[in-house]
Amino acid sequence: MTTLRLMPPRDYRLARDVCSYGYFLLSPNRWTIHEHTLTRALLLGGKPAGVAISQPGAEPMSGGGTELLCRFDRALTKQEIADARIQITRMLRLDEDAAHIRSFHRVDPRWKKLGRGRLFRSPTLFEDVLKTVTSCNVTWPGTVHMNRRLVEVLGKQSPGGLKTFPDPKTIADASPLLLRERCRVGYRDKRIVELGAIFASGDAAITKIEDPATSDDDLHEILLALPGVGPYAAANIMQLLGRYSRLPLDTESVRHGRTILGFRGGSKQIMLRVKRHFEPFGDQAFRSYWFEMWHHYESIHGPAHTWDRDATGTAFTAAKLNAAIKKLGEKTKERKASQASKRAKTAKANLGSAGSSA
DNA sequence: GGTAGACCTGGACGC
DNA sequence: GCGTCCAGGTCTACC
Repeated sequence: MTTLRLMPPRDYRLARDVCSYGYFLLSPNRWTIHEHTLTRALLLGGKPAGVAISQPGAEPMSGGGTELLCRFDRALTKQEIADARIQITRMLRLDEDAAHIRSFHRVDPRWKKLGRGRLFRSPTLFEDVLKTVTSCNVTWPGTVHMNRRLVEVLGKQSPGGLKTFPDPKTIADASPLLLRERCRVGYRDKRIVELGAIFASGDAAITKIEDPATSDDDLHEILLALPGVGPYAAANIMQLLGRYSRLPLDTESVRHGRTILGFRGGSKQIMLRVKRHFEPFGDQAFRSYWFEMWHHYESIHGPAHTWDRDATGTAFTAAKLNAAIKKLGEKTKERKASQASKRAKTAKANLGSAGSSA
């Protein structure tokens, strides 16, 4: 058994920074709400290894950033340790240091006190792309179910019994029928197989996606050319790559625009208004937008680090969210709408002074 | 360039 | 328990 110790940025809080984006609730990820531990399997050099990541002594939302303990369910080679380090760093966004987060807080100071800034993602780009595609045109429980089935049917099992997210080649070699019938991905079957083939082939476009030198516009075009990726998915994959200038606008954006920002009109009009509302946040627009929504979810369901994966699957349906929002009442809505307008103006002013360091 | 309709699945709801 | 309706973003055909 190997134990890897990682020193995260000094403001890092595992519970807060893992439970910051919905993917922490998707298989193979499992957050244990009592132990504050993230458990999953990683594919290291083609071989599965289970890992449990914890941060002993850390408070969920405050206190000093302490060492991360990564306990594997088998012994790792030197090369596998190096690979694990890369994947965990990507997943937890350990590469976004305290100065990086501060540059976001200068643009949107609302999240400074909570320290919000990092968004959980997957250990690989491929998993992020597939998770995004399985979140399109489906309600949240459907996304939860598809990811669970993909892992159960096509994942590789670690010595400790944990299964990995399927790798590109496994997906490329799978039949669309198997994906449809056993993983319940529906009409996405062929697109998912095509994505597997593109990633497995080492296509030049994939290299450009992760290249920081690729401009946001070029990246957006490359992503739109991927099967199953439209404007929403492209913008979402961009934020997962640390490009926060675009908003993945969907029905949640419309709900947020209507209920929190107090916008009126048809869905298209509201999406446009939400986009314009966050434009003053510039290349931090997504984080401002996301943490505003996330904060709202937490006001309904409690702190994200207390959400149970299985219960959340059914709690996050449109009907239940709408009911909960209604319950929260008009009062909050009016107060926040007025605050939101003030904030956008402040952000516009702050962006001028912080933009160069962001 | 813009728009309508098909694509699937699972939750919600009525009976 | 069963049938029906609805939510959800992308893709393709058509104007």
